[in-house]
Amino acid sequence: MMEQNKIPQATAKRLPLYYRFINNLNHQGKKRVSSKELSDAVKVDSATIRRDFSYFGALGKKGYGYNVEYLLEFFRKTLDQDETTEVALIGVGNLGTAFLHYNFMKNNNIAIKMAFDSNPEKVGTMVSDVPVYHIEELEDRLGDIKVAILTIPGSEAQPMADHLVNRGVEGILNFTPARITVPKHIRVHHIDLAVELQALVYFLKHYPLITEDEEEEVPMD
Amino acid sequence: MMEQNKIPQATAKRLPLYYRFINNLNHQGKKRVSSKELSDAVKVDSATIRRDFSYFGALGKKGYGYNVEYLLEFFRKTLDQDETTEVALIGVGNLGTAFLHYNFMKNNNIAIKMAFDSNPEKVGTMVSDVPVYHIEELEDRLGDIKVAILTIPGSEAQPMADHLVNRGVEGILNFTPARITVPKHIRVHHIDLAVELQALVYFLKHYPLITEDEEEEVPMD
DNA sequence: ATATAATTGTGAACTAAGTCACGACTTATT
DNA sequence: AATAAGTCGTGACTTAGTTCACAATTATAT
Ligand SMILES: NC(=O)c1ccc[n+]([C@@H]2O[C@H](COP(=O)([O-])OP(=O)(O)OC[C@H]3O[C@@H](n4cnc5c(N)ncnc54)[C@H](O)[C@@H]3O)[C@@H](O)[C@H]2O)c1
Ligand SMILES: NC(=O)c1ccc[n+]([C@@H]2O[C@H](COP(=O)([O-])OP(=O)(O)OC[C@H]3O[C@@H](n4cnc5c(N)ncnc54)[C@H](O)[C@@H]3O)[C@@H](O)[C@H]2O)c1
Repeated sequence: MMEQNKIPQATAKRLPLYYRFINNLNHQGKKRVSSKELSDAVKVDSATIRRDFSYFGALGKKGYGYNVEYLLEFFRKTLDQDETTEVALIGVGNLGTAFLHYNFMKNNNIAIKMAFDSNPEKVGTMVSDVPVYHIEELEDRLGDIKVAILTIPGSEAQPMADHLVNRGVEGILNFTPARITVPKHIRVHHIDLAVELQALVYFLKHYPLITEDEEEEVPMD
Repeated sequence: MMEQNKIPQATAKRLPLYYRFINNLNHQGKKRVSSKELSDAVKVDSATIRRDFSYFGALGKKGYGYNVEYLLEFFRKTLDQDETTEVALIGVGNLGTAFLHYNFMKNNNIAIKMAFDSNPEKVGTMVSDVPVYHIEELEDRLGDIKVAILTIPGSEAQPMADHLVNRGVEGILNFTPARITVPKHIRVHHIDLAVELQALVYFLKHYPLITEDEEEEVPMD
């Protein structure tokens, strides 16, 4: 823990993306890849990719590129893909159910281990092999799970966050519109889908049109 | 419609968030608000909020703060909250269905007007009053909708994006893991939920705990 | 009236992220 | 062996975003 303290956050956020694409390349049987090729695939400037990788040392070879297998192995370790991360989901509604149906194991080695809801009709069911418990069982059931996905109504978000933190949760992926307050050592990522949509609309209307003379990038082969 | 071209993207992305909270304040009957109060609510530094607002001119009064009603009215116009933005959703699966059930009108004045799927079992149904058409009807049905939400398998994303662009779509909210290539004048926002989750896990393990002597909050996005 | 407290708007400083461009090295070709 | 082409890693630079800190202004208390 904490060995590489100096990696920029922007870089850290791109690592899972790189990992997935390197994984794809490996499955395609590709042995080497250049920052330029990777750039075309993930739509990140090739210099940025080289810079990102360089924070971890010299992963590539000049004039050659990167060895796919080596890169994959390296990121697998760096992203802790060996041990499965267990996650709990709070709120088995529309969004929560969608997440429960999704297989985060495949590429990410993350497993939603259990879900909680306050609605008695949902409690006791299984959704894609994930058991749904009553929210009052949180204390007893949560175990040492450190990450929670929050898909409950916004009004419930703050008290639930407090509760989760008391129970030992250290990371929360918050899909509610509420901006929750937590102790400093707890990490919260907000994903506000309505804001994302509205921001897209705003950009469309106010940041228009680079004229379309210029050609497009080449998709990955 | 493109008056203020120089607003930083980071600022633009916060506008919908500000708008929602100002709206809340107004509903609570609050008449004035300071950047400090707003800061506590949305978890954005108060100087950043003042800076953001200042790009639009002097919206507040020194020693007083901001008039809630005025601010609300201003952002309502700035974010084009008068005219409803119509959106199409492509792929009525787990995630798509969750979105169809959500009311983006309430705070955002955005309406998912129609949905498309290739699965005959879904075609012809209504999900939360939104009609689901066959994807082959896209040509005929789409009309002048300019924004699409993409919730189809990753393998379909690129061809579908091409198709949408040909049909006049200018903004795509892409939930698939595929990074799509589009002409320069088309705006794509990627929301990659698996990456978000994995990034959260990575941060938890590698960016530990600011100690008590350090006062700053952990960044939240 | 006057003093005190609150609060904006912004120049300046700072921090973070992204890009350029080139030397060093690898591989392929002739 | 020599040459050409490809590619990394990184110092220097550029751009974007955030925060500090304070004069100017407004509101409130005495
Ligand atoms: N669905 C979307 O597309 C969408 C879009 C933007 C934002 N959101 C936000 O995501 C969150 C979830 O949205 P949704 O559409 O899934 O809502 P939903 O109403 O379908 O689901 C909420 C679930 O949480 C459960 N719940 C309520 N209080 C609880 C509590 N105290 N403890 C445990 N469970 C509780 C409910 O029983 C329900 O099953 C909301 O905050 C919503 O604003 C959703
Ligand atoms: N569900 C999640 O939690 C989650 C998490 C991360 C990423 N994603 C991504 O989001 C996307 C959607 O996920 P999902 O879980 O809703 O998948 P899903 O399989 O439930 O839904 C996909 C839908 O798209 C339809 N479809 C397939 N090809 C189509 C085409 N050519 N035209 C129109 N419709 C077509 C299918 O019939 C289906 O209804 C996927 O790319 C997935 O990788 C989902």
